[in-house]
Amino acid sequence: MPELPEVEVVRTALDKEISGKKISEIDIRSPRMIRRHASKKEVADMVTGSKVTSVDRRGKYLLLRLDNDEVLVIHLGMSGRLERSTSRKALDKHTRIIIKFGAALHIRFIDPRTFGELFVSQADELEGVPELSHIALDPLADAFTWLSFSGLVESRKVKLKSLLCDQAFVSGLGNIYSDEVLWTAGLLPDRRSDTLTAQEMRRLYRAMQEVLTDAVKAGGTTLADEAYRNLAGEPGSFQDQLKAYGQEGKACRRCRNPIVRGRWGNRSTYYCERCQV
DNA sequence: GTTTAACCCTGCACGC
DNA sequence: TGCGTGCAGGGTTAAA
Repeated sequence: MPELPEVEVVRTALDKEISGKKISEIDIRSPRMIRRHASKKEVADMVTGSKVTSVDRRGKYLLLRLDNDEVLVIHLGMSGRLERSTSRKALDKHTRIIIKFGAALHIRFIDPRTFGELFVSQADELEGVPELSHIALDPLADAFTWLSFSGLVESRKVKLKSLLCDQAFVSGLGNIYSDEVLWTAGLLPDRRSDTLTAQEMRRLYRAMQEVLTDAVKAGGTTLADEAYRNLAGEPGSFQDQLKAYGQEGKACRRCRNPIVRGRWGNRSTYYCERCQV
């Protein structure tokens, strides 16, 4: 399930690979992936023949900016990945969309569960797009300061797990990294945000930046049953550094108490009952 | 304002 | 072996 670190790793590689190149064709094999649009032709007309000027990221969304002032937006959903390829390589059966830059460079959007999405928006209308309009500051951005963070935390009265996964509060975290951030900060997932001391809030802020930065450096997380790969098809290695997520029954690396698995809505959440408070 | 559950979808593990 | 069931989860939405 790609979260901020995985999307950032893909963004960096994609920017290097396709910036300055012209889209020769877009092959939409699964119309479900462009559900915001009426037809494949509508998407093709907006992007074909345009040059990519840069690749940005907004939360978990990739933004391919084009020289015709359109932006091609991609969300990888739960099981989606982008793969650098060519016209000669055999297709994965879950290849949903192929963005072609001539025969020698294809970017394939592969997504078994089809929770991913691709749509096109005019650059000046991007802020008003429902998927993007509510997305909060990026925790790795310079503007994400301690002051802005603490003010936001104090204004809410929700469980920390919900807060960290709320894209309108802070963008890019999902189930894996919210568990890792909470373990690192020593705070329980169901601890209420309005009960944190200044010191705990500071720990949470630091943990968020530390975990996400380390995960980007490690190339993201590739779990055994998950599809995440970088643009070259290689897995990340942050799964070797996970302290909480998926570690049920294993000794906590801080206090040796077994990590437990709880429920958060209809999802799992992993934590240490002893050293997270 | 907050919480909970359902929905979208497919592959896989498991039990019978 | 083959079938049915449950689970996994990001984001959105509706209901409580």
